Amino acid sequence: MANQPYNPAEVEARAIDKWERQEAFRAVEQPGVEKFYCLCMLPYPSGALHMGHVRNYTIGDVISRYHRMCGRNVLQPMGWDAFGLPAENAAIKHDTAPARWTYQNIEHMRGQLKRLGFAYDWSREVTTCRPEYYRWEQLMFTRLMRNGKAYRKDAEVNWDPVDQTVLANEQVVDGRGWRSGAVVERKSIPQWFLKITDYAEELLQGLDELAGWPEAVKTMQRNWIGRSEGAEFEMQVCDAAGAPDPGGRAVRVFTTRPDTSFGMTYAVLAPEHPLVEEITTAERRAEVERFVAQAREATEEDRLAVEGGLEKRGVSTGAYLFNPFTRKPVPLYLADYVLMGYGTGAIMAVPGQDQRDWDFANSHGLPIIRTVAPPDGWEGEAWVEDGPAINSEWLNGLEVAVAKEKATQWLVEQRIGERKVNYRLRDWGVSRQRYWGCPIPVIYCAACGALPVPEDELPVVLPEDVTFMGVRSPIKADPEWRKTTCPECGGPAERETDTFDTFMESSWYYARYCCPDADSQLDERADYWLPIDQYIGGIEHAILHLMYFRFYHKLMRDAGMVASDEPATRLLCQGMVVADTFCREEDDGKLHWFNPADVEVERDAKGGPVAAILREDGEPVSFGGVEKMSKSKNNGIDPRVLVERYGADTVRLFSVSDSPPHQSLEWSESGVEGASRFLRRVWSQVLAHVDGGPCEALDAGALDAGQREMRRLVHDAIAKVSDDISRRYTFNTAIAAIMELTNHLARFDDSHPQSRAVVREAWLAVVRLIAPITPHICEELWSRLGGAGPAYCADWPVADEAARERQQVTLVVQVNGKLRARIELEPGAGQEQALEQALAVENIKRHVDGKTIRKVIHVPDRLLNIVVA
RNA sequence: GCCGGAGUGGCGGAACUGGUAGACGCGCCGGACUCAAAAUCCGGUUCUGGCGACAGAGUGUGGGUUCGAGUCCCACCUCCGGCACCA
Repeated sequence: MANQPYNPAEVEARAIDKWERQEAFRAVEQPGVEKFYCLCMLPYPSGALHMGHVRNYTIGDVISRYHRMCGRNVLQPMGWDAFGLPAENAAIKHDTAPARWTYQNIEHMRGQLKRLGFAYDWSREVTTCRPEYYRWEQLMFTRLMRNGKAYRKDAEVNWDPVDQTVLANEQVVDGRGWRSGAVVERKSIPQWFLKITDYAEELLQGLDELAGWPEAVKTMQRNWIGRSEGAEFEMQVCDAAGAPDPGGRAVRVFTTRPDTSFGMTYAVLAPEHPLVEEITTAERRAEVERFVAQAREATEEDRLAVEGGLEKRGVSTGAYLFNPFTRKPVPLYLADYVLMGYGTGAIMAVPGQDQRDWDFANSHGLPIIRTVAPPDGWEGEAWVEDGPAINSEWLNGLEVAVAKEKATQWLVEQRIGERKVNYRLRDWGVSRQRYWGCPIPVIYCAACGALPVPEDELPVVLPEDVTFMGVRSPIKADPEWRKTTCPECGGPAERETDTFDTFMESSWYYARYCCPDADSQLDERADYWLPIDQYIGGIEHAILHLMYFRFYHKLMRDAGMVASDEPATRLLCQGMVVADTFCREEDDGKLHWFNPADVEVERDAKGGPVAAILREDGEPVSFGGVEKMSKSKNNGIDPRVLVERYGADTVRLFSVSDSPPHQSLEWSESGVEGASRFLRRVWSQVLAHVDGGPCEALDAGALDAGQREMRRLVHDAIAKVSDDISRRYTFNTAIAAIMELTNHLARFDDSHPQSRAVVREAWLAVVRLIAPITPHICEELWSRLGGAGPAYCADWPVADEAARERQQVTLVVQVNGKLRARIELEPGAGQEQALEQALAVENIKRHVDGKTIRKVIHVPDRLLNIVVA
């Protein structure tokens, strides 16, 4: 039987069948039992799994299987982020309907996930394009409309004038529509927004509590929210002599540096500012209008292209503002470096303390007054750091922070302005002019305006059986679908034909898993499982998805649906899967990329790579660097092929063995073979042990030194692997420790009966230690070893501290910090004894003799450093 | 420009709390088995000198703190990621 070869396909089919029969991963709420909710970001059903999915879901599966074995009540669900643009593209390409294509992909990918043995509770599967899912999101939206958290305003979109359709950013290639090739226009249309800015402060503060989130993600979110403290105040419009505007108009500005107000030498409005029209003087009008038109047409890229010390574009309005600090007028300009969407869309300009203002002042011949003294010898331009105030009357001599405070207080006392906090974060635009998304539940009535669809008429169902040509959304093209009656006045009305941003669906799916069949958006089961104990997904979601789902959680909390403030306590962002790229330049000068699976790498005697050749023709190819797996670089590896060739366990093992989860994983065929070799070795070693027949009970007190040492290694490994999986999340080092242990076991002489008992204990431990990573083979080996019950719910092994006690420890002996010898001692030996023993060693004597011992540093059981001179 | 992360053998990576640098895997070298090859098994593998015992050097660069630094501090270089006219 020991010769029975390891056949992954057979072993894995058997294990999967067992789990299904036993409904092994079905999660049931058990009040009083510690729960663990482990969630991986749900996939978009693009057609097939890629290695990134495999890695992501393996990480999640390892964590949840570990916690299950520790006795926790684990929920690990899976679902489909099923709405989205790719379905529309595929529908055109394959002449099918987006729904059909999506459902087919889901079928296929579900099969792939099952084949990989992920421990999901499939009874909780959620598919976001189903009305039974999105109806709740529609209901929530209508409630947000009623309480003012959802509102409508104009916003710009990319408009394809040929196809007469709105394009997503990804559909704009080099400024042209991807299908028509027409130059894309910017067009302002009314769209729906959610007031995420109402939660800016809470979203920011909440980050401090998320100890289990990566710093990188929290930093990105902090920057994205972009909180800045300052003051907002009003300045009267006046003429060059300071005479007030007869219309009494004023401009509000926001500044983070009210302390520098005495250095204001001009002010600027954004080109879109509503006052531009009114205050521009007659002689400046023509030029101002030209500038405004130019700014409106310029793409964002064009506007940004001027950045970085280049001349700032702008024009004078001919009007002036009255600086309340100096009681003098300053000229008012228009410039496109001031954005309408931030602050008040108007700024006071202080060239002495702001580099952009400095640049603008320079190119427009405006005066520069420093109001913070730069250090002696400073030869730069704007000084933005701390220092004493100068040229600032009653602020002179004060440091920046103090001056800021005093200036702000003055504004408040004078009733000119107030303290103000601004955020960079903008409200979330949720309208998409696409077909394949959740219909926005709104009705437009000529008499009554925009109204939420009444709750008893929900859901607004998206028709799935459509002919999709991709030019216009089928629901936009169908007047019948649009036609409805006004819920207020009963008159004729039209439905909204825009759909939600797909981030809407992914903002609350995690909560729906808790109660997928609930007759409301959520029920009381949500609070049993939430918050998510471990969330896992790609870093590319650091800002948008991870911000939106935190926001939506707070919306649900405020609607009384959940009790927690945050959706996930711990977050892990796994690294990308990367691979070598190989290419050749074709005759037309373009690069042709070859799949690493088709390339052979030649090495020198040391193993360093010297050349790469294409297997097919034996001709060389050039190495193009290590890149994220992608179609464009043709360096993707299909997990399907790997699973067929090596089995799911090998693929799972490799995908977490070569680097820690948060780092990128470098694909290597030989690495996969190494993983496979390891599993075959474990297989044959365990079978060989089982073949030796039953063995006697372990008597820990009766072991000889060698047996005790073997047993110590086993229990050390248990402790290390447990810590690596639960605390450190370094599965690579856990696997290394298991491999090390099996290497020791292979060399261990098990001819003595008690030795066999030690070995049996070891294998029972090893099989459980790798079970979260390679569950199928472990299921089989566990049962052959006679383990109790199925492996997936076997007790996680616990290290026996008594077995870990050492009889002897190795003490490193240094002389002047240089390693000179190692000595064996009993644990806990004192410095005197250690020193005596060390000085008896020949090599130590050589380095110490003839010198005076100045100092001895002793770290018990670790190190002895003898300092001589 | 600002903010984050990282630089360690031929390669991926270990070294968690300042205490044996290079665990584990890959690759490579040697051996066993074989008619042979593959597979498998055993041994070796940072560099330099030496038969060896050993000795010297070594974690991006240059300084520093310390009995002792991959780890801490200062300055710099390179790479990756995010944000980028946010007043």
